[in-house]
Amino acid sequence: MATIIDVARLAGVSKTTVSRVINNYPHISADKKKQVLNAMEELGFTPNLSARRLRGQVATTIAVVVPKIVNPFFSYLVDAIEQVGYKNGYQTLICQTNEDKEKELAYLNLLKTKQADGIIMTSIENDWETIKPYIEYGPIVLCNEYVSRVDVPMIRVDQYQGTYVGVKHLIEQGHRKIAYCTGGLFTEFGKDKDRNHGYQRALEEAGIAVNPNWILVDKHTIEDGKLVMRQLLEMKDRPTAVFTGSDEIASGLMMAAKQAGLSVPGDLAILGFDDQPIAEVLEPALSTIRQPIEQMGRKAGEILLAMLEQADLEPAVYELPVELIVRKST
Amino acid sequence: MATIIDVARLAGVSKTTVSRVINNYPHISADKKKQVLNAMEELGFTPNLSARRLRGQVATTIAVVVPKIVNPFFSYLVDAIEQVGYKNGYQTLICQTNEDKEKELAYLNLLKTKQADGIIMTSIENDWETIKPYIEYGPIVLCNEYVSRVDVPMIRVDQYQGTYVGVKHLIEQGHRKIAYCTGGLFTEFGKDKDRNHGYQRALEEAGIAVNPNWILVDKHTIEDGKLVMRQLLEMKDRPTAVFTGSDEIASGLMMAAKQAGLSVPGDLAILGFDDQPIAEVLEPALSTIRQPIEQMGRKAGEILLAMLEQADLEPAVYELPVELIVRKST
DNA sequence: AAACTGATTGAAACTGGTTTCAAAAAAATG
DNA sequence: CATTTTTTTGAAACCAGTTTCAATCAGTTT
Repeated sequence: MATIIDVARLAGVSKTTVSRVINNYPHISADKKKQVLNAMEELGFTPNLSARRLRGQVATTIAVVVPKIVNPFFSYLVDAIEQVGYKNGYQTLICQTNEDKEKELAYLNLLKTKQADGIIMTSIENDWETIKPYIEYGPIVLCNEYVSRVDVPMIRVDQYQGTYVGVKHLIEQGHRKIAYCTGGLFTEFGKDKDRNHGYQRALEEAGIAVNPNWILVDKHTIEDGKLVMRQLLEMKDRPTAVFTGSDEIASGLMMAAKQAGLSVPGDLAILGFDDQPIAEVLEPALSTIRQPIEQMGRKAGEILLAMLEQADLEPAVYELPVELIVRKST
Repeated sequence: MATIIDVARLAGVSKTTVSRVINNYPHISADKKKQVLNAMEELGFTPNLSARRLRGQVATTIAVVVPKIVNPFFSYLVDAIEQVGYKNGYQTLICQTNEDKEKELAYLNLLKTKQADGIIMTSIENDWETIKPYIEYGPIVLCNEYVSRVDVPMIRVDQYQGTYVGVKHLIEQGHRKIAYCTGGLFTEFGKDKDRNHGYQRALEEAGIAVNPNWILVDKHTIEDGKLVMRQLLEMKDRPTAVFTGSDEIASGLMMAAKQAGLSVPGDLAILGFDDQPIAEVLEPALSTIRQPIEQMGRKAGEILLAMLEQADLEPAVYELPVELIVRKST
């Protein structure tokens, strides 16, 4: 690999001058600039980013922490973030935690060692108290997942509202026995708490008591959805509608329901969350709560880049709207 | 951030000794080792990877080039690769080309500047002649996509066989009018050529002439599938079966077919490719050619890592089996 | 013509690690 | 006990850039 010294030698200047050309500093004679450019071209020179980082403390890399990239919700999020990054000359490092606390911390260390300038977290495994100290090493933006304290910018949808609207819709369809089946365990705050809150509130307003048997948490995949359906089938007192935390769970639920001879929405109404491509493909098409995934990713990327330009940006909460999409499954 | 010098000072040794402890070199007194370890702990020291890279020429990073991460085929591939990488202490850099030649080259430059030790390419946008020179800078492994010359290891499935078996299956179901609808444009070699070849061969063996109207290329998404269906509907002479290059295209096709009142497989048989989760969810469940995505990713990761350990590994072709999964759509 | 200004340039220091080299100390050998 | 070998250690060089600082140079201003 050609180094800056090779270029300097070939161009007959010092490496300082070459560095100035690379970084587009003013006050360089057009003459020398051209020589340097030619030399760079001739040698196929690409500056070594490790060296730049070491001195300059700039990584031009952002890291995106996701639980699982195979989950379309997160792959769309990563997609949007990556686009913003690339447009601004940043590389995107994809960090998959697989819901492992250790792994999450390992990825946070990228900040410490300046391998990433900033991190966008789309999920949180550790306590916020564990993660918070890392903001000292570089900007962190939360996107999708959030916490109660505003130590960092958060891009989120109103999960409470989403769930509330969804459950209310089910109630309006005449359902009184509504199961609730979502991802995270109940936490003290954040996404899952708000969802839970929305569910409870909608029931409460309609004067419906919560049946704890119908609350199923820690469900994520299509497979989980199938399992949940089996659980529901075994109940003496079965719900007539299910609010799910993702279109995947809803898909599994629907498959298993149909297999068991139940009609959707006749015997069981199913409501998804996210509005992924799969929602439209299902038969019957899935009613769902649409999250503006792309917008969220883009916003998160933009905020992070803004923070990198301007370190003192005040952290704020950016709330994007959710929307109930009624199709055929409710 | 604490540096190695801070640690050395606190432990009362030279930074050389600290470095030796970090890298687990022999010949260090248990005594000093302990002091260093304590100091590292106390300062929360994490070595700066840029510095290590700069000197050591090791990035402990692998890059994965994909056309689009939102395509589940690629996200599963990335997932498998990332797992192998993480287990071996490597970070995974996700590089999305969006089918842009420039972007692909930008990502190949990661090798040149030692930001990545090696690259796994799951798609190829530029000519192989353009890409090939980069192997000088670090190992490249092709996974999924391939080229005719064996300059680098290739992990692939027998695309010819997959398509051949699939089309033959359709013929065995009594179809004589079989459309072919897949991703890449016809290239001189590689995946798409072999698929095309398998299609032609299967028809030929059954004494069926190819109808060029029924050959549709450059289709990738669900949306593309819907569009194709519209095209098919407008034809006077319509195919009775479609072989598709991905489960997404097949999904779009199926949706539009049902919307148009066609029964699947009665009026139109549809065969997918990949066997993604969506295949099982569709109604009727999609018959498809299963690719061992996870295996492919894992193998690609392992080969790349092996090449990093042992630079002189002879490039070879690793062919994994495809399998016809017959469900309800054919 | 002397003094001042700003543009242009390069030498040297610096980033935070690893590696080389040599020396000192300890252990093993004859 | 002298000699050899092996451990243990640190100083200094090195990786490839960026940044600081000072010097040179040309053009103005007095």
